[in-house]
Amino acid sequence: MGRSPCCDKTKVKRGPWSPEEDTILRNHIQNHGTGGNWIALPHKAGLKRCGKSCRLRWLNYLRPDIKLGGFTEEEDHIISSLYVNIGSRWSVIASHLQGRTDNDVKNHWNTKLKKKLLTSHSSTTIKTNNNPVQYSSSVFLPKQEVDLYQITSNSMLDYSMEVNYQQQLTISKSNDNIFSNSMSSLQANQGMPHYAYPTTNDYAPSGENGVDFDGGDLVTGEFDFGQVIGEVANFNYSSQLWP
DNA sequence: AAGACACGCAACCGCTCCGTT
DNA sequence: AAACGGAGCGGTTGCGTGTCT
Repeated sequence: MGRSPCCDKTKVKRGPWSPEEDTILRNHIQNHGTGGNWIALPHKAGLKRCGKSCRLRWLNYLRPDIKLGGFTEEEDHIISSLYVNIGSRWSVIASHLQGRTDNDVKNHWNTKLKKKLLTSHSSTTIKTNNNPVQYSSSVFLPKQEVDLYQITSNSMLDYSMEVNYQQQLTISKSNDNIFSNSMSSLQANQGMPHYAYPTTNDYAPSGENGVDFDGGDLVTGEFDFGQVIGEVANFNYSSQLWP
């Protein structure tokens, strides 16, 4: 049994806010504050809205310090840099941008920045056991994935030309088809030789190094290897954004 | 002109965190 | 220590609008 909902959804209004509702909420908060209780606020203010909805509306649109309008190049730069370093922690990223909200930043990333970066091209050096090879890519790498795959500060990914025994053990636990397909895709996309595989440095068993793999990784077979390697390849570019 | 499609954004959902009892 | 409940967060959805065919 799940937890009880925060309000009775049959008795509250949903959907877009009207100017009248905005005025009521704004006036109430400016006169009385939030009272530290969003759940009780709509009743006190005379709004037929869920407390969560009121909170969202105030924080994202009615707050007096909200910055409206498009994002500047500098803001894009900050968002990109932070995303690389901390991942999709939108509230943290938004806190670095005066007047921007997490929802704003998230939408901007999903609709504009991500595509912008997908269409930009860069390259990085991936170290193999033989000679360094240049691979190009265009995707981003959040910091947790940098940690996850233990990418070093010079953004080089260590490839082995063969899968070692430990890797085979780990891989055998995963969904073989998914892994195989991912590897084939990776090799094709990156122009890598068919015998190129990640070393154990590129992933870690569950719980190792403080990394918790509850899902979506190589071990469970849910891991999109081609994408992550693309991200790794672009990390060098991304890291340049961070002073 | 109109229908299809793409895009951007506001809002909701459901989960986790954390303070209180 | 455990249970509870509100706040906060990130992911996702749905709708309005613009653009293309």
